[in-house]
Amino acid sequence: MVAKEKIITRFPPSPTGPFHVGNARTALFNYLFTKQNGGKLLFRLEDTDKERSKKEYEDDIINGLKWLGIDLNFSNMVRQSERAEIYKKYIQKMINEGNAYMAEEAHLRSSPRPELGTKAGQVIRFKNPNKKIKFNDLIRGEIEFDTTELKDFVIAKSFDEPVYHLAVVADDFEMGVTHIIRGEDHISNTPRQILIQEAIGAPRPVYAHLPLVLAPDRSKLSKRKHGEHVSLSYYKKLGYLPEAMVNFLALLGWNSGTDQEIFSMEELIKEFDIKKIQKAGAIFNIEKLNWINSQYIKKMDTEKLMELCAPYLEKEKIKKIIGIQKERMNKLSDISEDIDYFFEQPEYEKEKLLWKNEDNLNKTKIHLQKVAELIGDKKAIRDYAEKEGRGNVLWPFRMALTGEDKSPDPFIVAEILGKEETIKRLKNAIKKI
RNA sequence: GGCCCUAUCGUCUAGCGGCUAGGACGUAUCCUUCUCAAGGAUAAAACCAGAGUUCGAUUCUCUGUAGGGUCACCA
Repeated sequence: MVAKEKIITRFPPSPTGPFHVGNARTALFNYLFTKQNGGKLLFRLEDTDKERSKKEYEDDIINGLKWLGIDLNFSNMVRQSERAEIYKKYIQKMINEGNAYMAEEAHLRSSPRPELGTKAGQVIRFKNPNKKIKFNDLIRGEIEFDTTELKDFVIAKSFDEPVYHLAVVADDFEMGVTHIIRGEDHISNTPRQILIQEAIGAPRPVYAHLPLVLAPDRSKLSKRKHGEHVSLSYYKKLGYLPEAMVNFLALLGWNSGTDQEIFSMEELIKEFDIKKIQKAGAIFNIEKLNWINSQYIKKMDTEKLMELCAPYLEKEKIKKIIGIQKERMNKLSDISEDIDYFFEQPEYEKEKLLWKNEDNLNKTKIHLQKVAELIGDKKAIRDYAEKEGRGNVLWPFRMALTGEDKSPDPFIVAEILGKEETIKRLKNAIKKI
């Protein structure tokens, strides 16, 4: 597909929350579409909501985009909060031409604000021509709205405080945006924005509304309902690879029409077809993500994988083990001697569980059962051992955990293994008997 | 509730009037294997409903139903 005129798209997130996976997909689709058409993708921060916009979210979005390999030329990013003059110009123009007017609404004002051009309690409303707006959506075809129900909606809180619709339209116009690819939740905003476009004399861009990314219950993935599962960074933290995430996201609502499931970014840029995008919402299916990710892991160079896995290795556990083993080491390589039981179930004969002069496994069994019950209460176990004979209790306890004649004491080993694993091993020993 | 969007296996989807309705994830079984995972094979699993149009509808039209989105001085 070769465009006669240069295609200009944009990705305008609002830094009012962590980078959302649905938003990441929107960015990806914009990127793929723009790249394959040799166009330009603009990055704009919609931070007109001063209360909710945060620097940390801004960073989260930018880092997420970079992580995915979506390069948006961040040094050229635009902030709406720094463009008040531009919006003011349009507000003025619309008022002058009778397309907007100032209205009194003091009763709706939640908190007093400084004078900003309008008098306190005043707001700027769009003069709705109350007509039908029909637009063509690249994905859905023709959509028609009657704008009457929109009433005279607010376009600015004051001359210096535009509201979303005005800012978006003004920016897209100023920046020469030709294609708007965004989430389906914006469909109902479109007629309002077209009305503003017509009022300021801006050309209408091509629209493409993407189906939503849904939660397993088919509702829109939202921070409120679904917590961290909406955040791209959550998946990054869990160790999903960016290539796999891109691959997965691309397949949510789009497919090549072939049996191919694994796509690199380059392949996606080549194969992507905005017309083949699905109309219905798609559930974010973690099982499929897992599978795709596993495919990338299997293909990855082991050396590289080792590097990536390092942060997930149990540093704390290893540290504890070293702390204990250093008392027994002569040289560094000794660290690897006889510590397998820290990582896996030990193997040993059940007779090993018998303490020196003891010859009754049934008694040992009772001791182990008691210890299993008391796990977590070190003092209680000690008291019990004191009563029954230390060796009678502690030796099988330790053997159950390590399978070794020599090792650190069972309490230390139990602590490193964790309660769950400790109990599991005790039960194993009991079963052996 | 108004307006708008949507509707093929549990999930992601192919299909663009005539197909045994295909693939992938997941699930089950079998093979391989010391175990697990991987891999291989097989299986179960879908056209929301009802009217039209048509020789013929999953496919086109309408209605219903269901789900979703949106109804801010948030974006």
